[in-house]
Amino acid sequence: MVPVDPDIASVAALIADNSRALILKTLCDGRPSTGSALAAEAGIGASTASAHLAKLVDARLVTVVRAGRTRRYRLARPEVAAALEALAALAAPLPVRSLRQSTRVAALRRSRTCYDHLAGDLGVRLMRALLDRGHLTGGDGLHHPDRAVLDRESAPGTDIHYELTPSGATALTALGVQIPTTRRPLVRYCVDWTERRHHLAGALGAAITTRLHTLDWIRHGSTPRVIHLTPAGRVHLPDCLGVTLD
Amino acid sequence: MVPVDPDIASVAALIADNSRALILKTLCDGRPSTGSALAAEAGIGASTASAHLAKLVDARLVTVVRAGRTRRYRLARPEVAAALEALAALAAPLPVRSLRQSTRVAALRRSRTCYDHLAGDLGVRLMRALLDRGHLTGGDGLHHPDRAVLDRESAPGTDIHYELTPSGATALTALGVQIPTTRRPLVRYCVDWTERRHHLAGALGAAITTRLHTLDWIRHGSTPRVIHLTPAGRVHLPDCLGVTLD
DNA sequence: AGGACACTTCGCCGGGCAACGAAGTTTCCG
DNA sequence: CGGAAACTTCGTTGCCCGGCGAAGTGTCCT
Repeated sequence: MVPVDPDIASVAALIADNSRALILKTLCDGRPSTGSALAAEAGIGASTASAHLAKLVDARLVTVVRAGRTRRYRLARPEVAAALEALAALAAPLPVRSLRQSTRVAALRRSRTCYDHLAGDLGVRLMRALLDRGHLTGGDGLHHPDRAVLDRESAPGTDIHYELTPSGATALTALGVQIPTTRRPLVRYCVDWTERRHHLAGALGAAITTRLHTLDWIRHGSTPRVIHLTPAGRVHLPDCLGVTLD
Repeated sequence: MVPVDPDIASVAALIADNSRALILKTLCDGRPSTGSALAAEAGIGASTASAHLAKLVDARLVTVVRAGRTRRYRLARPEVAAALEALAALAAPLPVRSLRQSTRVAALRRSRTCYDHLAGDLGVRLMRALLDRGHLTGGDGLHHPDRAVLDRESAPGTDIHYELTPSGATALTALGVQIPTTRRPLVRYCVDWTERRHHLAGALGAAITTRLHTLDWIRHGSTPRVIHLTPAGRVHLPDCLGVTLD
């Protein structure tokens, strides 16, 4: 009758609006974005977007920093992305409507960023390559789709476990990847809706992604979250890390 | 502009309604419930509850099995509970309004079930006792509140790790706990909003909870999710497992 | 049978909220 | 110092959806 405990409903209501969901999903990219860009992305007017963003900021899901006459919006904390992923796990896949959409979906399926690391087919291939070369260990062969779904069900706090091996450390260092020493867990996994397999998350996943960007082996696409493999990346990724490509 | 990817917004919309959120939270209990009980719990009429439940079932968040003239509703899959927890992590704590509410909140704070295992103060004490007696190992002392918040942020897929020790296995077996051999992870942890500490989840957490029920050391309260410690439990829990009580 | 019970269906009412456009505010640039 | 760009504020409009009660359907109990 009256709300009790944490007020789940009102948080959910923030995500329940399609425009706000699009905004949040866009921000999952990890990169900050401006109000007008988000408005364009959601296909709504500037004033409407402003109202939405005000609500999101007010609820502490999103933060703003003012940079002159523009403002940069970001996700406030990792939990927000986690909640979005959890909801996505519940959502039934939506039928594709337009061609433009289907190409975009296809691009997302190929490779995209998930908060701050690589996901999609490319992310999964990278993970598999690291396992195959012995750069990563553990997981009990859980890279397979069926099991991936299983342990997705047991999240959060699952005891499935990957670790970076010495060979992996040297290989990545040779590539110029800064092995992080932060408090943030080094190796995590993440299961996504397109591939239903693990890909590399955590501090290491983010570090590798950053490095691939500076090497210009991958590049952000025109639409948010989409990642393109550059010709250089197409050459060097199989060479240096053993990633298989089509 | 148009929905893309999984339709997060519509799933969120299902949770965005306060009555439905109450229903889902009640079902988080783990026990099935009837339509009228859920209606009463949410403080709405039977017809309204019926409409809500129809939507939840239609969206595959909840399942029904007909048992004669009554129907038993359950959460359809663990992901639903996970999504609710993820949203709760985002929700700001709500100010308590009525006295009735505050007593119920206090009861929840003391001890409750979280999906299928013990949470609240009792759940945390149990976890601590298991650690203190060496029945559980690992976690790097992460049972402390500050760190618990930290790794909650890094969920899901965190690499924090607890394990059942041989001494724990014998002690629990002696108590009559069936050590599970299912695929489900044996030991998981779970951080909750009241205590901000770990408590024991996973197959083992569920098994222990079941056993305590059959021993009649704990009992379901009148309101959903609330657990009461029986006099027998108050005597034997400190004795057998080293749980400290006030 | 018949009556109580559990739940669903239907129609109606009312509130909340997203969307827009126009006008105001702040900041940057030439 | 203007004028443009980036957001915000405000007032309006229209729709969606939760709530109820009354009537309908199926099931169990005696």
